Amino acid sequence: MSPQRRARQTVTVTADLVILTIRDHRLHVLLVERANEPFAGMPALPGGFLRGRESLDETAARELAEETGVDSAGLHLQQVGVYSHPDRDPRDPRVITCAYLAIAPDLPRPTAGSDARAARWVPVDEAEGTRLAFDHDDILRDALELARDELQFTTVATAFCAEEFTVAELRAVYEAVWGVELDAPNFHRKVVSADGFVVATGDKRPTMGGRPAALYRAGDATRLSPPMMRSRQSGA
Amino acid sequence: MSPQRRARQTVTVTADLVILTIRDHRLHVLLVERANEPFAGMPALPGGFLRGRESLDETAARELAEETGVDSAGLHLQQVGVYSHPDRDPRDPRVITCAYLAIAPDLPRPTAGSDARAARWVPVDEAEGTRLAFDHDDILRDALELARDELQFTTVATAFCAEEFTVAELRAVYEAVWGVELDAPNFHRKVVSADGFVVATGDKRPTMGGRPAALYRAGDATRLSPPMMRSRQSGA
DNA sequence: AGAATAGTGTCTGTAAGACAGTATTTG
DNA sequence: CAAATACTGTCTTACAGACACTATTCT
Repeated sequence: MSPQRRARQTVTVTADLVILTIRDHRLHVLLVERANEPFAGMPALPGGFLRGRESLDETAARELAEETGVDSAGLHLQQVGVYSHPDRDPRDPRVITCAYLAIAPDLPRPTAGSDARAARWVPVDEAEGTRLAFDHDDILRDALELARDELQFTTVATAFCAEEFTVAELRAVYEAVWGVELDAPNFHRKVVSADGFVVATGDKRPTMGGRPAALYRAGDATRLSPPMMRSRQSGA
Repeated sequence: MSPQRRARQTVTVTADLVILTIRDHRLHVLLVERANEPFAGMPALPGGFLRGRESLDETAARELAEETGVDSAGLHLQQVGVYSHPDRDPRDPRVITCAYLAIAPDLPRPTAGSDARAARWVPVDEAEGTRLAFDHDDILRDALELARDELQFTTVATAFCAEEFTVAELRAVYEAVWGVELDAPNFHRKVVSADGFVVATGDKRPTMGGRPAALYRAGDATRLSPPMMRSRQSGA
């Protein structure tokens, strides 16, 4: 089947994106409908081929900007892993992919995308039950596991929020991603006392019939220590 | 320079290995001397090209077995990330690599390797000060950071040990990888009480003029909860 | 005033870290 | 017995989690 068993394979490479956001208090992932073969018409993760002199990180950033309509500079983007099973894509030469996890605040335009492909936000629990093109089910599962872990140990949760946010909004991120309810008083204390997690702007935002909430910006820290919510640690 | 700016790149792919072990109470990494251009004569991480119908995980496992002379089934192997900067390798077509972290117990034969290349164990603090071929400095740094993190939150430390080991040996792993001294009594209590981390075999191993140590085997758990050593969490 | 939301105080249990002390071996 | 190593007990402090309570707004 393949040219020579011991030959160096030449392959093409894609970057596929698991773009997560929170809409209406639920975690959503951006899915597109494939326009071309293979898997035409099937839901899939957005992504595209490595071009010219790009690095894969640049490919991912470009695709992210195209899909979300937002300059990727602000958005969180990180590798999930490489998927290289020989049968994952029927095309020849072989296609391997590097999956990226992207975290976006609730974006102004719902889907957008310069592409003609229909892109839509899908609640993750619904997406997890859907058959996706290629091995995108695996990728989605791994990316979600990564995201849930990272929330514990890093400050990425702020990437789901707008530039300025309230503690309640940050708490809603954790609740949506983990699918749990957190104790508001304890969460508040923990977030504001964690060094470098959030920085108060001094402003306040009025709430619907309640005391106005203080506004915060993301702090310098990337690692959260101690981690958030000890009880949730045994996962997977 | 490159064919067409918007064309799909075809590339070749390698798997490079950061193989760590502990020798003489110090963390070591396996380095080879490059036989061919580019970077001939320079120290580098072991690795090789994706062949035939392999997945990259299989490429990495094959290379690991070749380099260590050990069937990779027993050894811990995990992706670190993809390195795809267009100038990381001068060859054409472009070469991108997927880096793997491998953790091995102190192996019977020091270096071995069916390859003709000179392979040797280098203490990591020495290797970190050495200029390596390609972007292998970056890869080594990232892999070490990953390894140090994983020790906190997972049970991989047992992968550094032989099949049966004492608590003191496991503690030596943490001390070598983290470069710290740990309190022996507290470490002991924590390890044996962490669910699924280690399982007592019932046997004992005599020590040099001391009470014999109980022997353990690695347990089922992969995640460590709560994590090891709260104080060490702020890293990077 | 009452509802709603933000934020603080306080108590309890659990676990981390320090370190004293006990157990079991060799010489 | 002394030295060496393994392991256990206990004390202190810190923090997670529960939840009562105060603060500030809107209607």
